[in-house]
Amino acid sequence: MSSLSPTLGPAPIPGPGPKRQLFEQFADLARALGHAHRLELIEQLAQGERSVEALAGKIGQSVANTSQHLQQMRRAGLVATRRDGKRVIYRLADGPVLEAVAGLQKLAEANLAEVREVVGAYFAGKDSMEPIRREELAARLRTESVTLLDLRPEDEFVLGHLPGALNIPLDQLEARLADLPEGHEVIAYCRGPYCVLSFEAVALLRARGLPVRRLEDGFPEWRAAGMGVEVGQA
Amino acid sequence: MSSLSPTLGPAPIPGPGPKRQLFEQFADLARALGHAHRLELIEQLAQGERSVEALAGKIGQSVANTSQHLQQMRRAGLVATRRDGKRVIYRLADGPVLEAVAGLQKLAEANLAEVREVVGAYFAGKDSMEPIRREELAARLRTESVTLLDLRPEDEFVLGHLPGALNIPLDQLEARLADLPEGHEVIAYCRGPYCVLSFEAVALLRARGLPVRRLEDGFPEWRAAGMGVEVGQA
DNA sequence: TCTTCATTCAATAATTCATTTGAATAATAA
DNA sequence: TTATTATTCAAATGAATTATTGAATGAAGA
Repeated sequence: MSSLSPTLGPAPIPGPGPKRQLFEQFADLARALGHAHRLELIEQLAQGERSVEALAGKIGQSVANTSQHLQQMRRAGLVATRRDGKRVIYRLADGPVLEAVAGLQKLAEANLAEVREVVGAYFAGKDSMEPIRREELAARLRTESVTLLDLRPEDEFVLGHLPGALNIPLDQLEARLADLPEGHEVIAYCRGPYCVLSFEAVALLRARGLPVRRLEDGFPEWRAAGMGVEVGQA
Repeated sequence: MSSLSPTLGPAPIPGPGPKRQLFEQFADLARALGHAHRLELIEQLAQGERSVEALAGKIGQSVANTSQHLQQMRRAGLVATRRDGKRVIYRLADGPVLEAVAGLQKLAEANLAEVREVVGAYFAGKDSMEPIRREELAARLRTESVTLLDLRPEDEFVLGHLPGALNIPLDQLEARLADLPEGHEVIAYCRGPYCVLSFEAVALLRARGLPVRRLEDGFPEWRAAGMGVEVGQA
């Protein structure tokens, strides 16, 4: 027991104290992020707003279960809703939700061997797989011609995508290889830095000998950076 | 139900899939942050390494309970241990633990009215209470003379503090007002951006008419920024 | 060796969480 | 109005989490 006085001194605090209160709030938020389904819902909502049923389909859960998780996140202030006819449309809240999730993900990648393994399993040759950064991509889009490849399902692509991107959902990639213009480097992206679609696409295309790199993060980060978005056009 | 094919198409995924695996890992991390006691332990460990008993005293919990929470965080990779004689000394893990917590806190402040209220309750006059930033403080320390006031308990101060800081634990502040040199602005800091010690100190000193501002964050952030630390000297 | 001390483990009771089921609500269309 | 559809609510289940107690380690000193 080191020094008693500062700890047990004249400040044993009456109620919970503002300090405990703050920590409780922070902890509540962390718990709201503490379920795989909810993180997956956040990833989905980062692509664009969605109805409960659409989200349930996306994460492969029942509508009731999805609704409960969404409500839990709404209580925590992570998402917001509006009504559209008989649907309730959920969207990400205004605050830095994705930044907080990104903080978690960075920490996980730094500290958890398991995460590095899963991510590492998608790397072929460290050097050539170095992802391209947003700014670098933006610069190259102005001067060179590169093929921007969006691997997300069509319905997510329609909600918004990088300007000029070609949409080939991952599960159609092998069949539609011919759609990729030749002679350009391909830049693959999807939902975010840990979205596996682009990892798998890079692996597939590199196995075919095509020059391809991954964008370091995905569509939501691009949009959040205010770098221009194209909507619609299936 | 919007478009079926991309969702239910040829990729229903066999096992949990690497995606679900990653989300589970991220969620585990979030849950590890999802308890007020654990966040408080992280705040403590951000000041410096500590034994289980010392930490238990700091957060006002039993040793057994504290040990369990610490082990949970160790499993999640948030903290690490070393043995020192018959003690086990816990410390923060190397990764960006504090950044992840800061992400949570920013989100809470942006999205949760309750947090803004608690924080706001410590503000007197918005303008004059604007906290001072690390870089600005560093610059002023080089040219002007300001009084750096560290409000943490002595034992935390001893583990490390800003160079030249004066340590007056909050509960002694009223009695030791005379120790503050006159004529200089006072910059108050403590454990981090949401540590209430400096908020309360600012309120108290301003009530006495003293020129005082809060450092925007605390000692751990200063140290993490590599801005120079002084150790020892009670 | 035996004792002491710091920490961890094991067992527990109380609480909270995740999921399913079926009913209730709210908006729309017939 | 009635029927339909999307979402939410309520109740119930099993699983996981938290805190408490007392016993079990494991290192240090007598």
